[in-house]
Order: sequence, then C-alpha cells, then structure tokens
Amino acid sequence: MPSDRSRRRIPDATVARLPVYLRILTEQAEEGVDSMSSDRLAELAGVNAAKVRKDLSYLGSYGTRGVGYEVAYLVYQIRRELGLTRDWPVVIVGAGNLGQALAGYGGFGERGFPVAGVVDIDPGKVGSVLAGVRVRHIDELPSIVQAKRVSIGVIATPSLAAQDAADHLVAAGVTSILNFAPVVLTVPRSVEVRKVDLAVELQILCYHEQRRGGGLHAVTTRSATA
Amino acid sequence: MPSDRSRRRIPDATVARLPVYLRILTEQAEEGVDSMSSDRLAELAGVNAAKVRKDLSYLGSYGTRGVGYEVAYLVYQIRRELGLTRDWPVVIVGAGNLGQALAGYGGFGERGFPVAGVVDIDPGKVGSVLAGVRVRHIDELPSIVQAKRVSIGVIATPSLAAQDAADHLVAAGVTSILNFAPVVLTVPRSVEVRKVDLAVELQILCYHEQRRGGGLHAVTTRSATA
DNA sequence: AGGCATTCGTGCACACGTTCACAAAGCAGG
DNA sequence: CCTGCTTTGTGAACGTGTGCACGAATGCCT
Repeated sequence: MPSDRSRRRIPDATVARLPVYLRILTEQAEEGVDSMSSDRLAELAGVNAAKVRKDLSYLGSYGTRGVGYEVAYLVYQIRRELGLTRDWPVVIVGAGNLGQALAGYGGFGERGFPVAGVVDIDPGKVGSVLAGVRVRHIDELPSIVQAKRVSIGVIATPSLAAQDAADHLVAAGVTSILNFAPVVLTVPRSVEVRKVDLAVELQILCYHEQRRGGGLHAVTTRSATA
Repeated sequence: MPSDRSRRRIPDATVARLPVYLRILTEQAEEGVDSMSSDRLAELAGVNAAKVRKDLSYLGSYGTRGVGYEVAYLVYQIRRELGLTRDWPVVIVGAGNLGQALAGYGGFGERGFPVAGVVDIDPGKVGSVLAGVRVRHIDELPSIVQAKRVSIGVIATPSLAAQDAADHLVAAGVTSILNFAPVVLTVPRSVEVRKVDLAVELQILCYHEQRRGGGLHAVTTRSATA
C-alpha cells in the first residue's frame, strides 16, 4: 500500500534537495546520531531551517514537536519517496575519458546505481575492460537494456555523438537520460533528460568572478558558515 | 563607455542560460549563419522564445526588429558579459579518476579554461604526468595560484578530502570553486561555490522514473524489491 | 510613399520558491 | 497537573522566474 501521500506531487526544488538531506542523514546515522532537529539538518545542508521543514512535510508529518526527526525513519521515508528502495542499473554510452572515470567511480554502484554496461561505437574500444566492466558495441545496447531492465542511460560521448547516443538509448527503451555532453538533446516528451555541463558551470562562476573584479577592492576573509 | 549596462544585475536563471545560447550561436556562426531570430534560437536551445528575448534584453537592445540578431555581435556581447574575453586558468585538486578525466578533457582549455595545474595530497601520485600536466603536491597550490593568477579551483577529490581541499584553495586565494564531491562545503561568504553531484542527478531521475512506474501497468520490477 | 509582414522589447499576470512568524504539540521537571 | 521550554508544521507575505500578448520598430514589395 503506497500511501495516499506518495501520489502527491513534490515540488522540483524539493526533490533536488532530498538527496542532500538523505546523504547527510545517512552519514549521521552511521555516526550514531538517531534524532535530529530541522535546525541542525539545515545547518549541515547549508539551507534555511524552515525550508527543511517544508521539504520534509511533503513526505508527511514524520517529526515530533519539541524533539525533532528520528534519523533512521526519515532516511527510510526519503529513500522510499525517491524510489531508492531498489537498485537502478545504468548503462553508460561512451568509453572515453569520462566514460571510464564514471565506470570506475565506485560510489556509483554503492549508491544503488550498478553499471549494467558500457558501450561505445568505436570497435577499437570494444572489448577492453575498465573497472571490471567489458566495453561492448553500441549495437548490443537493446539487449543490455532489456536483459537488465535498465531505465537510466548516461551519455559520456563527445558532443557530436551525443544526439546519436540519445537516439540509441531511446530506441532501446531507456526513459531517463543523464547527459554530460554540452548539447541540447531532442528526445520524446516521455523521456526525462538532465544535463551536467562542465563548461556552463565554469562560465557561471566566471560571470561572478568578473563581476566581482568590477568592484574596487580585493576583499578577502569574511568568514561565516552558510 | 558600455559599462553602465554591465553594472546591471542579471538574474541567475538568465546567467545560467547565456552559456547555452553562446554555444549555439558559436556553432551557428561556424556554419555560416550570420543572423538569427529569437524563435530559431529558442528552438535550438529548447526554451521559450519570449524567454530568449528577455534574457538577451538584459545585455542591451542588440536585436533588430523584423530581422533578428546578428550572430557574431551577439556572441561578442555574451562573451563580454560573462567575462569570457580572457582566459580563466583553473587548478584541479585531486588526481584520481575524475581529476584525470577532467585534466584530459580537451574542451577545457579550448573553451578558455586552461589547466594551470593539478595537485594531489598523495605523494604517490605527485610527479606523474597526465594529459601533459605534471601532478604536483598540494603544498605547491599557493605558488601555482599566485604565479598563474588562478581564481577558479576544481575539487575532484573523494568526499572526505573535499573540505580540506576547499580550505587549501581558499587559503591560496581562490575565490570560485566547482565542487564534484558530494558534500556541502563551508567557505567564507566571499567565495562562490557551485556543485556538480552525480548521485543527486541520478536520484532525481530516479524519483521521476519511479513515479512514472506508479501508474497501473504491472511492469517489470515491482516484484523484486529486497 | 504607403501598406504589410516580421520580429524585437517589455508590461502584466500568474506560477513557483523562499522565508517569516506563530499556533499546535510534545517533553521535562516539580 | 500545570508551567515553561523546545521544535514542528503551515498560513501568509514576499521575491524570483515564466510566458502571453501587444505595441514599436524595421525591411520588403508594390
């Protein structure tokens, strides 16, 4: 019985913060903390306490007034809401620099996203083994996706190959894509795409950096925690 | 004196989109396109046309009614506003999997962010050369930052070392940080931090994926939760 | 020159997100 | 039980972002 509550829509901004709370709570649980206030969690997450409470209230009323939240229970509820009660195998397209780094990044599988496969279009790369996973040809994508029930694909190809990779993923039945290539992908409405763009992030930093320089003085330490 | 306009504050949401417009416009310019309407740019960027116009209007009135925008001029203006008229050397902390991939990623330097150095705390990694850059010890960070006037640092360390890396960067004088480690960093107010968190992105995809499955069809994986 | 088609720039209304402030609800101690 | 302290949950105000709709400006054609 997924409760009534699980049908409720949670704001995007909140969904984006839940993973952060989850990580912090998990860490705290490991350190033996079993109860925590919204104030403390807010401090650790670097956000406003009211925001924490409102975010958590979308999951239900799992706190105890005057006391706080029971860490273990909250961890369970967030995991359930995010759909993390089971593993979500991912397939990586592109076995270049980035693809290798991603496949080799241990925290991937540990966090519930085992690498179901790595594929590349270059026959020269097919067959090599990286981080215990053999690179296979992109033509095998559909069989990998179906065999392992993969619904998440990661694009780690050069820009020019990214749209092609997306097309392959969609054709194979993948419904969520994490795209590291700096291009805007065209996919069916039903497919969810999230983008991680290094250059964009750097350019945003750059904007603020340049703007700061426009001031006059080279200010430095104004220490404060978030 | 164009500076009047450059003092104006541009909304964060717009700043985050400008790099996308910039990339598209640059590509189009290379393909010989020299004029473009907001409609066309919106289509290529996957956003609303009114949004494109409003975004660009923060830079000034650089369009021509009835015609569109001159691509080359717009490229120049966006680059100027983002502060991309000069190179911004970056220093990478952490020479592990990710650090190597980042240093080896060519598009880095090409886009105006040359790698001024890669440092690690592990003496075993110091001295090795990756992508033409020799890995140096983290103690050399201050001299690298000062010698090359670095203001942007990239953290590519394991989680546990990230706060330490941030402290080193701040102490060395870096004022902008791009953090790949899944932790919340504590830094002085004057330092700008942006986060790229793989696990968070995957978990967000996951939420929607799970939610979609919550429909009716008795697909796949419902049975096998631990 | 005048009319028509096109496209920019922007005012306005609405949606979304954040923060404050406070009542409600619990615990502790006498 | 009652008082006082703590912390949640949420209504309401405020701020930011989005998208429509339309006037204003421009080019083209006759």
